[in-house]
Amino acid sequence: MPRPTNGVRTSDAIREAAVELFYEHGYEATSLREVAAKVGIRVGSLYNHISGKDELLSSIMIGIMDDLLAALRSALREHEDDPVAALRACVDTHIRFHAQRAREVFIGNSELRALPAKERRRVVAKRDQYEKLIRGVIEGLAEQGEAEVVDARLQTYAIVAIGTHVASWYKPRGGMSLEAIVRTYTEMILRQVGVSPAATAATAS
Amino acid sequence: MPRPTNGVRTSDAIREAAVELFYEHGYEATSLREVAAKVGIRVGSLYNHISGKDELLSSIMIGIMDDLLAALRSALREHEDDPVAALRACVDTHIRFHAQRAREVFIGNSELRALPAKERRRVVAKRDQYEKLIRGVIEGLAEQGEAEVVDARLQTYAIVAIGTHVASWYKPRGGMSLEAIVRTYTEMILRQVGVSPAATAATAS
DNA sequence: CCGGATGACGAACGGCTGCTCGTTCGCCAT
DNA sequence: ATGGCGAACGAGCAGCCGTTCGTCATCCGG
Repeated sequence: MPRPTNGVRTSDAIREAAVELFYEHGYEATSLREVAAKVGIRVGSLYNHISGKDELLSSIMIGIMDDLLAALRSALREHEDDPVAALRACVDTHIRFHAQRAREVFIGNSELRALPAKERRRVVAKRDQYEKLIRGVIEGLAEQGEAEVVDARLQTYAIVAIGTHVASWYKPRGGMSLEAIVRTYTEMILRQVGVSPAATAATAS
Repeated sequence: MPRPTNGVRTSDAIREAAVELFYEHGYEATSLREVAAKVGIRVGSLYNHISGKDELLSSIMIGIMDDLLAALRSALREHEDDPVAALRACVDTHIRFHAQRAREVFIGNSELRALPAKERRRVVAKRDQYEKLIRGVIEGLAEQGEAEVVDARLQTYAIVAIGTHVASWYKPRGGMSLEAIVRTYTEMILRQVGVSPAATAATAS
């Protein structure tokens, strides 16, 4: 049945099927035949939409990193003059994104090895940019004397690590609401950088 | 050349080669021929020492979880009556272990998917036990009024996540000493649970 | 109403996979 | 001295892998 005229475009369906399967079994353990089966076509037909298995992974990983960067940039733009609010926005955006797009983020974090060197460098560069943004906020907070930061790099890593971890266990219908998770972790991070409770309460909206 | 009489037993060499390769390329992307080549034997000879690829992964993962549990239990045994010192010991042991045995720990965290269901359940059970130990310490701290814990489960997750993350970037010859990393993260975690600086200083040895 | 573009099909490819097995050979206890 | 045993060998198996390609049904602009 050529030209299915389904509601969804085949290339999107392929991408979604790949995300699902890469998340569940890993990139190396997923065959293109499985991807094709999930879409409802044969393996040869995939090549009308993708140029190879590598490129399928690359596009997923680069896409998720671009979205992640865009989300953080957009969130920070609203709090350029308030460092505490900016850090709040960082943690909020970071955890929310990692929970809501857990599967893609998980792939982005775990399949770096499988990427060809050239694409890997691109993804790593984006990740470094992302971390640099968070670190900038933390350093700004320290410079203005609003926080006692022990080590900005390790502090950034802690935030990143918590997001990655959330992506590995959060389920929308799980016992804990996303709002509660975000609220708790935000408070924990603010304590960690030594923001006074007064400042915390003052900037809470 | 049978009976090589090298200093190392062949089974240990196989295990070490497998850890190296699983860490670098992932379990699925590593062939037994690569493992054998690293050991310096042919693929068929592997089967004199292992019963299959599955079992090779299982033994690595179960081994690392047993060691991790043992390390934490041993550390906690020395601080049964001092909750703050116990939490310090948790963070210290956790991060130190994750840095020093980064490759095995990384495999333990990332290759759960590849494990047969039965073995996977065993490993997950051990991980749950481990998290329960940490969580117990945190809850004890809260009960004694020595800390203001927002959420013991998320607090435990944060500690776990930081260790996992350290395992992914720590290099012994890197810019930051293990001692500094452990010291910084310990302080950050103590702040996070709201332990007063006085209590922190008092129990520092 | 027709001709080109689109995209699914299915067979085929070379290569690699985990694994098996009969064979050989040196070490060690007897 | 010799027999058994541990262990390496290497050929080979069936099966799956990513990828290619010629074929053909359908759709759409003219």
